[in-house]
Amino acid sequence: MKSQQARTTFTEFFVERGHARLASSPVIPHGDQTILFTNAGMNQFKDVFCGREKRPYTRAVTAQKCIRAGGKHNDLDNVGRTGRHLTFFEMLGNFSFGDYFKKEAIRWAWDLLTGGYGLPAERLYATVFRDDDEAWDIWRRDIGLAPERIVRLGEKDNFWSMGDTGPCGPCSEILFDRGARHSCGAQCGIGACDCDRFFELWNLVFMQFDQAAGGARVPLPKPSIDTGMGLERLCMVLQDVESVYETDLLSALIDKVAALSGRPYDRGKDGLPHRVIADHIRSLAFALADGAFPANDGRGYVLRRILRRAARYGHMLGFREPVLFRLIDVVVELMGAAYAELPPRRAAIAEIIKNEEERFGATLDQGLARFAEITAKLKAEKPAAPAVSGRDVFLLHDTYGFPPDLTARMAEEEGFAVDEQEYRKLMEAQRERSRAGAKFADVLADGIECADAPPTRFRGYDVLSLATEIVAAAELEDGRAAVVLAETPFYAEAGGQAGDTGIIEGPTFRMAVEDTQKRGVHYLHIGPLEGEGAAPGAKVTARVDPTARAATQRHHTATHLLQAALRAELGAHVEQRGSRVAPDRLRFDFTHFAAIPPETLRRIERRVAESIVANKALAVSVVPIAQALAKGAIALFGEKYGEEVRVVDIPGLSTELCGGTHCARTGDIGFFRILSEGSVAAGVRRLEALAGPEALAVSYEAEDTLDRCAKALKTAPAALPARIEALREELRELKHKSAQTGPREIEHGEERLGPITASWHIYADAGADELRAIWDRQKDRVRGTLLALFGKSEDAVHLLVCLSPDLRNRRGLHAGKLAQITGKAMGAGGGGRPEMGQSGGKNPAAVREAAAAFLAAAKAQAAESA
RNA sequence: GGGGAUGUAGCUCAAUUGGGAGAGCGCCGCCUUUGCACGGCGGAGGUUGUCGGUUCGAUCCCGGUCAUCUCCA
Repeated sequence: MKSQQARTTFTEFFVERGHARLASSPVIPHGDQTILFTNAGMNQFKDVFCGREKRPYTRAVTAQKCIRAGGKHNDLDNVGRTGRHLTFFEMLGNFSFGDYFKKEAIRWAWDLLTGGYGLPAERLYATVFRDDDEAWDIWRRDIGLAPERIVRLGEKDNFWSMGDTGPCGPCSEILFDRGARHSCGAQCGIGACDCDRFFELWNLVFMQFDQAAGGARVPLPKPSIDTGMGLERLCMVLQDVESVYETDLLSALIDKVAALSGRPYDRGKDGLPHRVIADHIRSLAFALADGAFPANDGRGYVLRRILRRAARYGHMLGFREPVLFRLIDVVVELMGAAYAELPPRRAAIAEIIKNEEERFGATLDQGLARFAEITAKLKAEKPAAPAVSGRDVFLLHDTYGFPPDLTARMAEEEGFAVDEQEYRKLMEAQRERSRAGAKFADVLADGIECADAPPTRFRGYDVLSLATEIVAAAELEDGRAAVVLAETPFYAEAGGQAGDTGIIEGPTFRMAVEDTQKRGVHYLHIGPLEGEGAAPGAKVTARVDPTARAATQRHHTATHLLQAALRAELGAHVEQRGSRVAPDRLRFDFTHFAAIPPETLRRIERRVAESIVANKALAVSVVPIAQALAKGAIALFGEKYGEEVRVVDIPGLSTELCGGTHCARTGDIGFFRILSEGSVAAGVRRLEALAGPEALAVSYEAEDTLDRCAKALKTAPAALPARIEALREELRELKHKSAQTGPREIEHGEERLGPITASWHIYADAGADELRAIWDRQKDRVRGTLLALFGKSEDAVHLLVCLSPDLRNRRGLHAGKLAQITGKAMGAGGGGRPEMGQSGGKNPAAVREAAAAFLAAAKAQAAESA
C-alpha cells in the first residue's frame, strides 16, 4: 500500500466513525512558547484537553506533520543511523475530547490495523501500563489477544504526561513483530531491548488524570483519547521494507541524492549521507513553508543546524556547490498533493535553502583558512607530538562554525592528532555558561488572580469609551498597576499593533493606561494608579486616547496598503515577517532577497498614495477561515487562527486576515512617507514609514535641513548642487596652491652642533598634515639636519620633529624622543619613531620655550652621537 | 538569553609596542587597437559602524551601543 492510500485509509476510517477531519496545524507552533516545533498530533488540541478551549466537535482525526529536532524530543543525532528515526514525520492520530475512551480506541485501532491495513493479527503485540487492568482486559477479552502477547510496562514506557502538571494518563502501544531475523539476540524482547524486531507502531494515550503540582493525580471528569501512529513507520510495515527510507515517502529523495552525487545508495554505513539528507530536506521544506526562517537563535537556529548537517553530509558525498535546494522539487512532488501549503512556496523555499548553502560554503572557506593557519604553525614549530589542540578545534567550531568532525578528519590527513578530550571539556563549559545565563524576565509576572474570571470582552472595534467594572487588579514589580476589566475598549497588543493608551477612572481612583497586553483570554491595562479602591467590583469608565488610537489606525491601514504595493512592485514572494504599528511609527518586515533601489521605493510610495486618494471604504467581516482563504486573503504565519476569522478588506486593493483596528476609509490616512529601507536578516527587508501628520513632520524636517544648508551657502535650495560643486572646486584649487606655497613662516632659528645643524621653524596656522608636507618638500634635499616644525594657531600648537635621511641610523639621535622633550616644554606629551616624532599642545605662548628646549635636547643628542 | 569573532573605498581584504589610511578587483577619463579582450597612464571614491573615555595624537587601547558571523541554551 502506498503512503497516500495509507494516509487516506486512516482518516476515512475515523471519519466514518464520526470524527471531524482536520487539517494538520503548521509545524511552527505559533502561540505556544513551550515547544520549538509541532512534535505530536495532539499539539493543536492542547488547550482542548486542558479544558481551556471548546471545539464544536468531540472527535477528530488528523495527519499531522511533525518535526523532532530540538528541545526535549530530539532525534537529530539518531537520524540516518537507525532505520526508523526521522526529524520530519507525519503522525496519524484520532482524538476524543471527553467522548469515547479506551474501549473504542483499542477496538478501532485493532480493526484498522488488521482490517483496513490487513496486517496479520499474529504479529501484533500490545503493551499496557503496569496498573492499567482496564486496558489489559479490553485487549484480552474484547480483542481476544493471547495473554502472553499483552505486556505490562512501567511509567517510562507506558505513562504519558504533557508536562509536570496537567492532563496525563497511561497508554497502550501496539507493536509489530518484524520477525526473528531482526532480533538483537537472546535477551531480545518487548520492554527488554530497543532493537528493530518489536516495532512500536501506534501509541494510544488514555488521558484520565490531572497531575497536580503536589504529585497527586486527580481523575478527570471526562477522560480523553490521544493516539499517534507514524505514517513512515506504518508504510515501512505495509510496504515490507527494511527502513523508513525505503518507503515511497523517502525513496525518491534517496534516489535523487544518489543520482546527483553518483554514489549509489547503500543500506549500511555508506548510505548514511543519503538518509540524513533525505530526512533533513523534508524538515526544512515544511518548516520553511510554514514560515520559519534560518537564524542564529531559537527554532531558526535549529533549522540552520539541520541544514548545515545535511550540507555537511552532502560535502561527504563530494558536493562542493549548493545541491540541497534541488531536492525541493522532489519533496513537493511527493507531498504537495497532501499539503497544499508546499507547492506555492516551492521557489521561495529553494531560494532560501540555496542561500543558506552558499552561506555555509563561505563559513567552511573561512574555517579552512583558519585551519591552514593552525596547521602551518604546527608545522613550523614541529613539536614532539603534533596535535591540533582542543582549544583550536573548539575555536573553529564555536567562533567560525567549522564542524569539529571535519577538523578531525582534516587534521588526520595532515598527520596530526586531535585533543578531543579538551574539546569536549570546553564544549561542556560553554553549555554550562549558556544554561547559567538563561533566565526569563517577564514584566507581566504573576500575582494577578483572574484565572476564573470570564474572558475580557473586547468592544474597541465599535466604541472608544464605556462603563464597566474591575475584575482583577494587581501591582506589578515596577510599581505600576495592572487592571483587568469585564469589558474594554482598549486594544491589547497583538498582530504587531501596539496596545491602546488612555484613562481608566473610578469614583476614587484614576489610572493612566500606558499599555494594554493580553494575558490568555484577559486584557491587562497597565499604568500608574492614583487613589484607592481599584479592586474587583469597582465601577469604572474606560476611555481610549482617541488621538493615539487614530494615529495607530492610520499606520495599520497604511501597512496593509504598503504590503499590497510591495507585492505589486516586487512580486508575490513578498510575505510579511513581522510588523509593528504604533501611534508614532510603522515598521514592516517582509521576505525579499535584495535591497530595494530608491526609485522602486518611490514607486511603492506613490502606489500607496494613490490607494489613499482612492478613498476606499474598508469592509470588515467575520467568516469561516476556509471561506476567507478561498477569497485569497493574506494569512499570517505568526497567528493562530480559529475557525472564524476576521477579514479586513480594502476593495480592489488588499484582503488580509487581521484582528487589528483600522481607519474607516483609506483617505483617513492622509499622507504617507517611507522613512528607511534596510535588512534585518538574510532574505528579510525592513521598511519604516509614517502616515498622517507625523509623515508631514518628516518631510518638513528634510526641507528645513535643505533650507538651512542653502542659507548657510547663501543660495537657493535648487541651486545647492551647483554651489557645492563650485565650492569644492575652489577648495581643491586652494589646497593645491597652499600645498605649493605652504603656510607662512613666523620665525625660525638654528644652531650648528658640529656636523649637524639643528633648526626650528614656527608657521602660522599649520596643522600636522601641513607640517608633514613642508618636510616632504625638503627631506630629499637636506643633509645633516635636525628639524623642529611648529604650527602655531590661536589655541593649539602642532609639532613635527624630523631627522634628515642621512642621520636616520645615527646612534643617539631620536626624533621621537626630541618630540617628547620638546612637547614637555609646552606642557604636553609626545613621541614617535627615530626618524620622525610628533607632539602638540594647547599653549601657543610656550612655543619659544619649546624651541629652546628642542635646541638644548638636540645638542645633548648630538654630543652623544659624536 | 549567554559566550566567542568581525565591522576600514562599490567588492575582497592589508596597515611592524598608538605616530602620514593602502592593495587587488570594480568604476570614470585618456593612450594603444578596425572593434573587443589584454596592456599603459591618470583620476574619482573613506565621518576607519556609531557614541564616549584615555592621550599631545586613536583604524589600533578601554567602555557603551548597533550590525553581521558563529557556538550554546
